[in-house]
Amino acid sequence: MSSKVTIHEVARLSGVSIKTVSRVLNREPNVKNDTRTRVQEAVAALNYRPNISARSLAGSKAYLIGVFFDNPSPAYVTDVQLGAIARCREEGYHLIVEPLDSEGDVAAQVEPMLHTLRMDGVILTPPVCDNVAVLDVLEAEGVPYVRLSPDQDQDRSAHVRMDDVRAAYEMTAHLIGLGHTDIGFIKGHPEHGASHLRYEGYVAAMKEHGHAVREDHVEQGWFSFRSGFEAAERLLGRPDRPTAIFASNDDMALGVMAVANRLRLEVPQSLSVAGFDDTPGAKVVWPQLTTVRQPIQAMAAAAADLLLTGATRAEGEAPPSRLLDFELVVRESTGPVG
Amino acid sequence: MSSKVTIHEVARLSGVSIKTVSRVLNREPNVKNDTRTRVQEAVAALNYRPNISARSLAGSKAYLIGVFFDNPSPAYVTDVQLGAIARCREEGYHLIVEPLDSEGDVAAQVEPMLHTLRMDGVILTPPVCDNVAVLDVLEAEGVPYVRLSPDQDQDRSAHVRMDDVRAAYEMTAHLIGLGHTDIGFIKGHPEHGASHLRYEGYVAAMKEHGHAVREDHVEQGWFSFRSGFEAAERLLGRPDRPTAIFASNDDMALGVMAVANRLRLEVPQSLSVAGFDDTPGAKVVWPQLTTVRQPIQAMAAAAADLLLTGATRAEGEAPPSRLLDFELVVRESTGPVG
DNA sequence: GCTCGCCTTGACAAGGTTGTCATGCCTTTA
DNA sequence: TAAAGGCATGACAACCTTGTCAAGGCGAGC
Repeated sequence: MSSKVTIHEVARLSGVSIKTVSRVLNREPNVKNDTRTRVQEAVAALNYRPNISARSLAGSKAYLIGVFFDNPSPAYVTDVQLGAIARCREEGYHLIVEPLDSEGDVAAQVEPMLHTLRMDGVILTPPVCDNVAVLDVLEAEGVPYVRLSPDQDQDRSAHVRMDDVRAAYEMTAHLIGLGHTDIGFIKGHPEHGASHLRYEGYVAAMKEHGHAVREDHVEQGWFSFRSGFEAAERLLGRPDRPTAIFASNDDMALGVMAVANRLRLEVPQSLSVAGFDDTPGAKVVWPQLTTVRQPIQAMAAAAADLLLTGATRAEGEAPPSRLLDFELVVRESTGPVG
Repeated sequence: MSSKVTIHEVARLSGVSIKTVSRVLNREPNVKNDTRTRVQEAVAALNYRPNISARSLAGSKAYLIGVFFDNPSPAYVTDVQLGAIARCREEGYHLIVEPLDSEGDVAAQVEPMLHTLRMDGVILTPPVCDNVAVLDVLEAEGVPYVRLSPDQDQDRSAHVRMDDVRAAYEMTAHLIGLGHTDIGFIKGHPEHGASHLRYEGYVAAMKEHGHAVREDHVEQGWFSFRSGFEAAERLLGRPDRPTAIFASNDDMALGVMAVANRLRLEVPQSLSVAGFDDTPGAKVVWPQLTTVRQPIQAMAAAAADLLLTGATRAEGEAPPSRLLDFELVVRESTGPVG
């Protein structure tokens, strides 16, 4: 029970009013330098920390940033949290996590949260970031929000994303550079915007390098291991099979590797395999997976930054956004055409 | 900006004092039934939600539960959050996540958190749950906490855990039931308590079924893919290699599978492989891994429950604890001895 | 030397809820 | 019938900070 030090005791010790202490705490102007120093010393001496409840009750800030997610991968969620926290800590903010049940009425889950706990801002991850009902509620409640990799209606709000098209383009170019011309592609879940963007990048690279996109070398997947497995069975079952397969995410690429393993196709000698996302699983296969790394922590930190600097509130013009660089991670699953 | 409905408006609409509204909200006794109903109707009509900052400032509860973690797997962290949230929501509590940097001075990171944001309780995951400095700070600040799968000094606090010994026993018995007698074992990180417990279960099952524990069939690992890989290379490199390998966690088991794959040993025809934890990776290999599933979400929910019901504060006697059931997940990586 | 205006500071209210204590009514007991 | 006690409710203070507004001090310009 060491706590219970209030602003009054700091004020008494430093010989000023509580208001001046408040000013120092909030880095407000109009405090003489030596007054400021005196207060800071008292704060340190008493190990004083402002009470966040009193602060948010009296002022406008709650010192809380929310992260809403529903169901993307654990690795993604944790990275988002780590990235957001890193930035929030600098300003004394805390992170509140709110998993949403996308089966139910998501908006109805969000509304009470915002009502009770007045958050200063919310970070939305896919797929919640494209749930219009949630966006409506946030706007109705006047809570600023930033979307991570939004798919729909990007101009609606501040957002942070990565250039999926260019990443897929470069991965395809990497395979072409290794001598592959017949490159199979496994699309992702058709309702995820990233699916289309990645496919677009693949097509652009193929065309630009003068290779045809063969329809029978493009399969529909659903971002799951199983869908990748089945797509690979179809792709590799035919006599004129591709020499490389680029799957729209790692889980599906791992499905491809499993099929290759069953068919006794050596990777990468007989088949190159590329994924997307750099999930933990990418390093837990043999050979390790060539893939694209999204800078998820950096993206989340950027989102927190937009929130903390109030960059979301600009009216009239296009909402602020950040575009971050990806990283091509070349491991052992891709090699020269054999 | 739809909010701003306060307790006063509810009081006015239902014709009682704000104190009575407060009583209804907090399920306090001594309110006539029809008064209670009238208030509840007003609450519903106005869509009123108590302001959490004001509540925690005035009262003793903050309606916040913290989850401290440093570095276990993302899948584990997310499951803990989901489990804890599920229970917290029932009581209107929110979850605050605080990743800790275990490289730095962890206690110094924890102290300010508790000071500013007065949490009602904290859930500690391994390995933070065994950091004595953190426990000291929590106790000094008077914040109740529950540890998940603590390793050291279990009597120090409330905790929730799973029976690792029995789980390892049953997995070993499962292999023995398939006809295996030469069962290799890969130990986990020697500083994790679970390592010893799992080994203990393995030894007990072997002895009880009349099989010798051959020292050259037991290897030291570190819970990592690589350490499992290397241990498997040693185990499978010798002429009298075991017919089954039980690794203390999934990552190491995946390392074993990779070696088997390289040596062209069919799993499970020529080698059975068992893991522990049921991480996502267990389903992303071919064949899928037989393993033990920890009921992580249920454990976290139990921890939250201990916190919310105040079961942690009992003085004098042993702190409350819960022991949850594991689940043996038999997939395709284990089979009859060939 | 005086006025004006900026810088610095403080007194006080406000923010929405819970805790304490007092009050009045109704029921039980002697 | 009177006293005692329990139940239902309300008035008001308290929680700790920030926002508003007023006031004092001091230097610059005339």
